[in-house]
Amino acid sequence: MAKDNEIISLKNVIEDNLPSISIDIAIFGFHENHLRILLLKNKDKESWTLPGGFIGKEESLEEAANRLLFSRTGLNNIFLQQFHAFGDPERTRINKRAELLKEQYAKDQYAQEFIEWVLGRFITIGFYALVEFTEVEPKHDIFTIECRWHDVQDLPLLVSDHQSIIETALKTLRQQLNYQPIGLSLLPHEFTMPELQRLYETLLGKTLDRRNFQRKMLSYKILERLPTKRKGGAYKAPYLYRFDKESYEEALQNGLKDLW
Amino acid sequence: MAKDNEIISLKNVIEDNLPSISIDIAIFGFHENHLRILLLKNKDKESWTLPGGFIGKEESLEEAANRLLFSRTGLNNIFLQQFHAFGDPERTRINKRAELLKEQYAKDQYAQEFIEWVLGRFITIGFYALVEFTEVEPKHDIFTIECRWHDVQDLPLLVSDHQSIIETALKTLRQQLNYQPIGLSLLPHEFTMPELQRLYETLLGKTLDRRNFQRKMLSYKILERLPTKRKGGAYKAPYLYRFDKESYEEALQNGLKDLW
DNA sequence: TATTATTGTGTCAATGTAACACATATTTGT
DNA sequence: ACAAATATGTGTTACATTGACACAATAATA
Repeated sequence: MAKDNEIISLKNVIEDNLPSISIDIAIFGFHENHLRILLLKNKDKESWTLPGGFIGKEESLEEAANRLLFSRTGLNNIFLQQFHAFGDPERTRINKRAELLKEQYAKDQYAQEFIEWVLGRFITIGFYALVEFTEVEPKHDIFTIECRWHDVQDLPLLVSDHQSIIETALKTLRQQLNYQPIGLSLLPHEFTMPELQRLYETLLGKTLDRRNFQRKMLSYKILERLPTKRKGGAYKAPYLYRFDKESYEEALQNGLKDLW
Repeated sequence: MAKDNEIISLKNVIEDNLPSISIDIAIFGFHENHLRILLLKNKDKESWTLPGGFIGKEESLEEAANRLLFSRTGLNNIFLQQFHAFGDPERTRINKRAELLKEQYAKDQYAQEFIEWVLGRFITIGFYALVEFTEVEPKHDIFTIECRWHDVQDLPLLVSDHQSIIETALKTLRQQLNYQPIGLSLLPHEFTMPELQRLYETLLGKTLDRRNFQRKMLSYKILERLPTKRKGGAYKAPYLYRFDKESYEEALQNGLKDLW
């Protein structure tokens, strides 16, 4: 690995970014009826980290978040929203973050300045993003060795307070189900009614009546039924639908009343 | 005024607080059927500022926000919640904030260091607080000359991006009406049904049917009707109610379904 | 070709909502 | 002191929405 280049990068990190503030992003995808989140594997090969980074000195929060989202997924123009600022003074001192970093750069004396900088107190702005699972090409960053999806029901060991950030993100996601285009962002362009229902059931953590669900979804007039059906699945072929993006966003202005 | 002490304070501000991050608080009260917000008058005697400040190096965001809220209102244990981080690089460079500060401290050469520090880029975490109007004793800080209530419908000239912070706070307040104890926090301990209705009408910006409003509010079982009535008002004396705090918070767990 | 699992559509009772009427209490005006 | 005025307390009704369920249609499966 190009260690020299990395150290140059580390020096730039300090010079180019705001101190004391970072961004972490909970990137959610939906696949095989499971809600997944994109995580980075640390160099200790044990613990994992949320995608994140720092804010350029002339960059807005949203610009920084979009840049970081792109560099992990290769995607642009994605649903991305900040949901909470995490500012406990102890937050970066827990779950062996310091030990991890020191070990990681033990051999590089030139990295000491960076270590000191990054081990100081940071307040992080939590964002959450909703992506179409199949479109993501996970890419890790220079601090990590792997980037892959994890079932939110079965999270690995996470550094710092990232576990708690994910929990807050999930809570926000559920709360905003009726106020943000969550179905539109997480599902592929075309999908079946049962697939949409599974998404809602997964997010809400409960089963819904198939017929009442369909009646309500259709009543919002945000779905367009296509003439095609999805064959090759299990038994009777379901119709395909897609969101009418305009009607969807319009309907969300007032919120979809009471989708369970 | 004790200018010497002030400069010592200014030096401490830099030493004691995190750089690049601040807190601003939209403190709302409800009085005479109007939603009000507490603002500070700048030394230019023209522009106004949101209550706010910086975060101590070992202080959490919530601790800092509570400390700042207390120092403007004299109140503790108040509903206080962060709602958004404002991070546009230009946000503190607009509405003559720099000119204002430089003018303000033009005569104090010792304040130059502080000016430089505070004119750098800041990301601010926006909080909103809900207080019982009559309990507040507004107190200004060392940067300002007055602290008083303003009708949110009739805001004065605000520095920086504070106008936009207030607008976002109001939007959040309306969205959270069914999910946070907003009535409980803004109204006095005992109140009448019409008073509660006015609060909702003001926040929602529309009139509600008196009889349907009462039926719905009572259906939540979060109100306790007192045997006393409020005499001396206009015509027939209305009953007094108070919130059953326990039931209220419990009901908010799932949200009050659809209060208009 | 019959079976089976899944989807499409419909029904009905129970519940919740919007719109409205009338009686009652207290202040107001004379 | 008394009638008028005005706001509050309570109730009714038509209508819309919801939850629970039944049955027919379709395509894979055996």
